Amino acid sequence: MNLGTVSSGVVESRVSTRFDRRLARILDHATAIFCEKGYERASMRDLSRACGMSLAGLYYYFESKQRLLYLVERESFERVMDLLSERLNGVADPEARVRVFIQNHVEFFLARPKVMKVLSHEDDVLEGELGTEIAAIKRSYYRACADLVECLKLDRNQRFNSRNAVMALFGMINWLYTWYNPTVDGSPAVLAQDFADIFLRGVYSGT
Amino acid sequence: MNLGTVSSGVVESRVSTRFDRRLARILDHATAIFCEKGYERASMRDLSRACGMSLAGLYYYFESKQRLLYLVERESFERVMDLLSERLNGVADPEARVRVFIQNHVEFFLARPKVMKVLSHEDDVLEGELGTEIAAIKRSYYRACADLVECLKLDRNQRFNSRNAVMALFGMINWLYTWYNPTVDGSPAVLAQDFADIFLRGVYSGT
Amino acid sequence: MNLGTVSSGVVESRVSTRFDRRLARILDHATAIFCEKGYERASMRDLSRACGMSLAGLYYYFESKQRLLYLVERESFERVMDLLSERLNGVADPEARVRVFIQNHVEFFLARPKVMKVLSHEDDVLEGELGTEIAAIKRSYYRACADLVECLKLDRNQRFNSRNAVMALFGMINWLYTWYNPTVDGSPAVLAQDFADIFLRGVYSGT
Amino acid sequence: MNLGTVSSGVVESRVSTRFDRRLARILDHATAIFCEKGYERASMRDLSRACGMSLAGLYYYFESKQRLLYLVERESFERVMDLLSERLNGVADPEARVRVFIQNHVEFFLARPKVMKVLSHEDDVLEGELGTEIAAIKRSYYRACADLVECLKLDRNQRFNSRNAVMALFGMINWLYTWYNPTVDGSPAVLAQDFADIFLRGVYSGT
DNA sequence: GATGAATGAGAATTCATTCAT
DNA sequence: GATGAATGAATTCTCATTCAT
Repeated sequence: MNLGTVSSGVVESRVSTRFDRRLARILDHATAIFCEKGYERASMRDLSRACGMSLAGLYYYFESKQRLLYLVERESFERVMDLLSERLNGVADPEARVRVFIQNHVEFFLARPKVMKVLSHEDDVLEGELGTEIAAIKRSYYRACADLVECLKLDRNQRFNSRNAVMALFGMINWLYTWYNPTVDGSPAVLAQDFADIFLRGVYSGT
Repeated sequence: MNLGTVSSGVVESRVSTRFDRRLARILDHATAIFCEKGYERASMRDLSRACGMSLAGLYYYFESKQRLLYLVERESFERVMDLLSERLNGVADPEARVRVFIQNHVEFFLARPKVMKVLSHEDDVLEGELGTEIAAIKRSYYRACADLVECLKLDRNQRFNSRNAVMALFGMINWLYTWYNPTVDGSPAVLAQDFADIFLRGVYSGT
Repeated sequence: MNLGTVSSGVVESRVSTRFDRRLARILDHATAIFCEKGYERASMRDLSRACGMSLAGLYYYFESKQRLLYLVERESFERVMDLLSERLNGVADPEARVRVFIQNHVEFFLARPKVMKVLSHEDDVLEGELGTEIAAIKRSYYRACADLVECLKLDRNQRFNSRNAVMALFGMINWLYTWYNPTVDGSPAVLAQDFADIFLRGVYSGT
Repeated sequence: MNLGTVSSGVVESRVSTRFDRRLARILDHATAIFCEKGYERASMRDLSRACGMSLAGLYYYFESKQRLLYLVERESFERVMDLLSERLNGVADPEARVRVFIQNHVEFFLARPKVMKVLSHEDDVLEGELGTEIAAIKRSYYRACADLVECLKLDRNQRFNSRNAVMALFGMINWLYTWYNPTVDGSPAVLAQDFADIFLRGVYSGT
């Protein structure tokens, strides 16, 4: 599966039924609206207007507003994580692997700025099972990063506080949605490198 | 103004009328509720319950829910900024000055975790004049930090991308609200140092 | 028409087309659902789920939800009434005839507890022509009973208030749906006899 | 407490605040609407129209439509039961006591035909705690009647099936709401006597 | 015969806010 | 200073029904 070629659609798959395609379109609109107004302020009416579909018609495609957010979030997380393991494949050097993580995250989400904001900003809103499931996915994404950092630490014989370091890194990359402007800020690749440099030099203690 | 002696109240001033003191109490409750449920989901009823005051009674102290958030945000920003300039006073070394900024921010907001979340999370919600005003304050806080970093860069003769660096720093410290747990994570002072180390080493390029 | 051989289906007839048979199955499901949730709360979606048929497919068999209830009600009423006249055939004694009515009603509906509830409970809901028609059928069922009681009254030279008596009787037998429990309450036959005894002794005034 | 003088209001008490009085008015309208259209078909809009109050204004007086029905039902049940024990006071003869029960029920509810219908017809609709509570009240009303009948049975040395008898009685009196017409049917007192005669003669077996 | 997709109308409920008192 | 009572507008979601295929 070559995810690299997929640029903007939230949902995509080799065989997509008409239902899937329409749902995907709705999810795209939903992402845009959740991004613009925030999940809570975004109303189903707003979405209905954006989709050019009746309010009731929307509900043919999913059962609730919460489920809508869930679908947006799950889809994206699975996508970055798939892409990450693919890119990590064959990269052995611990430092290089951390760089791959940062690059992957920054490039993926800078290509989908709206999703990025929704994921970063609407962290807590899902309740019940849906919330639990998303929380689990997020945890495993965090774990993946933490493991890479841990390996690096061992490899380089460093003694920095891992949790603080990983959280600092997540801070850098998750805060992106609040300020990145494609017209004034550099290319995603360059930015990723800047972040990687700051992080890596940052955690290495002298000697 | 000696902010160091003020421990918990959001609003305080040398001469505080009874009105001011009651408003301050309301703002504290509002902060707690905005933190817990998010601004949009928090209802005036929730606040009324928390304050033990009637819904209508609340409106004697402020004009609208938006204004409430505005007051909470403005107050806190003014406080960190005042505290910052006070602490910067007499510190000359550019690196030390950046460290002071980080320490001030981390310590101030870790002492007020609820305010920290509200400020970081409810960034966009204010509209109109209120929004413009808060945006201006935030910009000046950003500017203060950016200036410190710029001085450091000149002083050390570095060539990192300033905006990226400053934004990486803000990412670290603003993301704190999502993960910091006083019982498992170190003291604010230690954490601030960790962050400062990561940032400073991070932006210095070798040689 | 020999109704005695028909055990459970709501709708059945000597020559039943495939259409009739499928409609009958739908009516059975509809009866169950109307019984369980009440007509108003029961949704066409519930029915569609129960039938394993699409919502739209259902409408091939009837025009509207109201018509569905109408069919359920009409069918059952016609069945009890047919069965009644059959059983009354050859019974001459006025008291025995009243006993036959009670037995017939109790046994018929205790064999179809769901129908019993729907008929007793969803009395008013049909509007327009459909409502008028069902009302007419109910009236003729009431009339049949009232006539039997009237004959008995004349035969025994009694002077009880007929309407009150008949309504008391209908009360007993229509209220059954709210309490009858096959595992704790006696057989329908015994229950019918109890009711008949209470009613008959009840209306006879001494001497 | 002299409940005999209270004729129609659903809620009343010696000291009734303005809130109570307005709530009572709403409950009266609600009773009328639930009676006319059934609980499920009755909409809060219907009630709002009937009360001449805004939809939102209604909710100042109770928290949900279910609670509204609960209040109507509880109030009435408590009233009949209070009235019953009052009237039973000083009546020793077991048969007389059963007559008092029937008279009390018939007269109370024939004076409040709308409440009667709501209570008889909307039996199952309340869910959760509200439903449990109402079910408990109904059970205790049933128990009261069953106890009276049991005493009578012992006193007269009869052997009829008590449950069937009591249920037959409840059938008679609860079915009333479907047919009683004050202009053609006799006075409540006479009707109650008719019912009592039917029931008492009905359960006594000869000799 | 049957269905996927869609809809207008309406459901209960909540919201921030106001105003006479 | 503070509140009880009220409201218009909006919320999410469900309903019976339809129609092209």
